[in-house]
Amino acid sequence: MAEDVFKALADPTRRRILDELAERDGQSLFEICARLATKHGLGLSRQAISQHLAVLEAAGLVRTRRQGRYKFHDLNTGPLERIVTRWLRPDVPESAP
Amino acid sequence: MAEDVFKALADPTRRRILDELAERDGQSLFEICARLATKHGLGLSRQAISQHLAVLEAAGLVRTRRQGRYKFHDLNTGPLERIVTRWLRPDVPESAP
DNA sequence: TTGTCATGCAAGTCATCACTTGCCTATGGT
DNA sequence: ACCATAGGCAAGTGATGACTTGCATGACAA
Repeated sequence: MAEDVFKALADPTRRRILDELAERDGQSLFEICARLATKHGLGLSRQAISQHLAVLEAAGLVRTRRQGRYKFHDLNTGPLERIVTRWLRPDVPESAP
Repeated sequence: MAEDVFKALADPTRRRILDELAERDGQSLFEICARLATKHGLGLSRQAISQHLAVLEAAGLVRTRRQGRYKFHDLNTGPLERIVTRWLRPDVPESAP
């Protein structure tokens, strides 16, 4: 649902997480925590990131795959491509001859 | 700022307003109120819509022009085109040969 | 099995946001 | 001048959301 996508993108921390996954796919929860802390100076608890990831997954922006006791997260840009074209002109330039 | 754009898009009512302006540019506050009420069944107060329009204008998604005692609102899709490309591949397909 | 590491669930707190109500300003018609 | 119309400002309320703390679960190693 588009509603979930927009709400997921509303939070700056979640956008940072998407940035991180765009740079390196398949990170675990702790990896994301560490990189957000070191690179962006975000001092958030593990659960905070976990909840953000749950929101992103519910919106379809992040796909997860479990492997043993690890859970890897991958970015999924599918929903992103559809949401904004709603207000851009109905005739998309890509499909034009 | 991208922050303002995402926050502006987070609310369903504001997205409806953008829909309305995308369909017909240059509407006044009361026109938007009326059309939201009749077409979408939204029973919101005038101030509610006014505050939403202020948020949209602060985000650069809506441009306003005063004319007498009327204030007309126009959709501005500029910020929309930039925000999502952040996570789509750095190489934009439009510029590819 | 026992300990440890990676993650999940639940409740509680604090801030932000959407919406309302009431009053005020200003423009235009008569 | 008068009154109605279009819009703005401000404070207050209720709900949603971000974050924390504490405990529980499941997997791997010794």
